[in-house]
Amino acid sequence: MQQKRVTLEEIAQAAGVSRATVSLVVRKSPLVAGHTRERVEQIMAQMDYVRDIGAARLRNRSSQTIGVIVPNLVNSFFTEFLSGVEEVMARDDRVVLLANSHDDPRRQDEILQRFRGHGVDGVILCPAVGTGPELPGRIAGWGMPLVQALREVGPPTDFAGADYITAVGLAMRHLVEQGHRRVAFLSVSARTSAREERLTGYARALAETGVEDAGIVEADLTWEGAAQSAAQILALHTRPDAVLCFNDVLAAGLMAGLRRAGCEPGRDLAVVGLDDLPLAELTYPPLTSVAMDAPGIGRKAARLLARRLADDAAPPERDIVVPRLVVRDSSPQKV
Amino acid sequence: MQQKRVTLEEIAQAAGVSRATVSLVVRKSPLVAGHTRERVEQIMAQMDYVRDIGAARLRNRSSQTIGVIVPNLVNSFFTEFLSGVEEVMARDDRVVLLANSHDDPRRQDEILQRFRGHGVDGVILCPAVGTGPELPGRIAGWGMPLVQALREVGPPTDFAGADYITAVGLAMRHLVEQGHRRVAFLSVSARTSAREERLTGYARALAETGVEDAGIVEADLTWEGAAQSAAQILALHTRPDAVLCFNDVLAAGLMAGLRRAGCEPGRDLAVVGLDDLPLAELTYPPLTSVAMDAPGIGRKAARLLARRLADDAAPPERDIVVPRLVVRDSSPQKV
DNA sequence: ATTCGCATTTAGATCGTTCTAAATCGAGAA
DNA sequence: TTCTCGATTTAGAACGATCTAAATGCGAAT
Repeated sequence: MQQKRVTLEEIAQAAGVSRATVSLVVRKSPLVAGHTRERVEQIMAQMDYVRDIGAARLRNRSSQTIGVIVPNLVNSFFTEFLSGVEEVMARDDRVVLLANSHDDPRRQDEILQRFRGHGVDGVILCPAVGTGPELPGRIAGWGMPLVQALREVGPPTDFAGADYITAVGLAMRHLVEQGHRRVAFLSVSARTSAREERLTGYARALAETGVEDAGIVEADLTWEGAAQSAAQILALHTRPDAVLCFNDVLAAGLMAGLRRAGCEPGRDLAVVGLDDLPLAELTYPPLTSVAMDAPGIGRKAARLLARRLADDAAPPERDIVVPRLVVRDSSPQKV
Repeated sequence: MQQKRVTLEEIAQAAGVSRATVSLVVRKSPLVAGHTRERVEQIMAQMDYVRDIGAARLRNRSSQTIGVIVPNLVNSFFTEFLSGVEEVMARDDRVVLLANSHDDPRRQDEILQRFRGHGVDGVILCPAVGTGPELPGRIAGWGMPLVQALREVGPPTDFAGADYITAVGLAMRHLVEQGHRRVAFLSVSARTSAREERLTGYARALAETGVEDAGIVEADLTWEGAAQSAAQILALHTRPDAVLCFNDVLAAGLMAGLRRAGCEPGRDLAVVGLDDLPLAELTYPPLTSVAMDAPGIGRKAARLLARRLADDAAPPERDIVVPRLVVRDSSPQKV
């Protein structure tokens, strides 16, 4: 902003009223008389007045700005989540400060300080791997409303996420229906609540269905990591007839790795992903997955934060999307 | 921010100096004496002082905030671009306001007004489809530094993008080397500079290589759109032996559509994408594509804006990444 | 002792808004 | 005519920083 702004004062001058009155018009207060309002609004339009929200915040402590911290912008699950957040915030005329923690708690701290300096009204945080359980408390101590999303640390706060326990259950029951009896789980090494939840779901689903656990293999959360793990999967003591994957990226990588190893995914080994990212339709064979509605989670997180801003005394709330199985070709009926 | 802030005044009080001195310390001015600086810094740390950047901006007109407007958050090209921008901005201690225009010029206008209200230092804009050529001028009129990215409208401004003309040429020469002689182009319906550029590249490459133009087919910029266009491609008057696609998403969709229609991509018809998104490795067959380094473009855009903020009189600059061919299996040697 | 120059510190105005408390205006009641 | 009351409008002090211009302290030069 090099150009100098049109200010309330100038509008007031032009309209022959006081600054305070113009301010009331801007804020759509019912106090101003109809004719005054009209005249002032007209002049504001003419002079291209833009309210300075920063200056406003200085007085009324509301910046109409919220911060979002994600651990990565490559995995499309997070970007879809982000798009849901942005959508709701834009609708409420709020603005989104975006930052990427790269799953590093130190960077995450820096970002939080930066956000604090910018006076955000609140934060939606997907905690970085290794975030200590005291962080939500610290944030609360700053008087900064917080919603956790997708991952969770510390004592209960507002939280929007997905029910991966149910999701894994859906996937497992589907595999059973398709005739599979020995299932492996392709997990990740990074310790997050998201990982724990899926492993819990896996254990529970094994118990409920009586399926044989062929083993748990860990991979880096990348395409190559998963491709490389194909060999380990194939070398498991009890050779699985299906693999359930931490998410679609790993599933897609695994399928590529399997094919490289001479094992045709779908035909020789069923593969199921989680999240149902757009890429699930583009793999070959198209990937059976469990849809988590990432944008929906983003929208929920945004609404939770909006609610919290309206009422800071409300008890913490959890908003969880229900997963939906999407059957494609990577998990055909066993012959 | 419910809690009341620790202010300069309070720090000054505690340190027994004036507000002005503390301000100098905060801004790392060389004017303050070493011992004063130390004492003040220590007290700031103790009292958990956080500088209010909004208040600062009111005086010094620099918010350390920049806006980024992308037309969509689903296509990972844009999110990778975004991640590049965020990375550089975070390094410079700036904060990124993110908004999604959904390729709608009206929303784009609203966003710009919102950004204006928030006093952003500048904007990185990927113009929505249908953006009028006068927009950059209007933005300049507000005194808002602008960098266009990926797409471009109006008279020259700072611009960071990719050289799709060269990219298409690379792809075409590769196809020729692989023995293909009749090539079709799968384009999109939305009119953007990105589209024009690729079509220009296509025409130029045809002329340079003497390849036969099998025709141009338009599709929606979605996976399904491309899949549906497979039929049209196969029905072209001169049946192509290779298809060059607007981007990887279309290429992946096309491959799925071809397979549905009984035509094996790679074997029966070569397919080449543009952008080299991560998904190019996950399709089957893995997709030959031309890497555009989206995060790199984002970083360039961020640096252009930083430069512009430092010197608003500098002449407009263009920063273009050079494309790199990535050969995979979707474009094998013709037998 | 006085003056000068340099390094350091500071008072006070200012940025553009909102808030508080009080002023002003008309019209109907007394 | 004067008073009261609700409806409007307003002056002036915030908010938390930065800027300008001037003040202060101190050792060296005169």
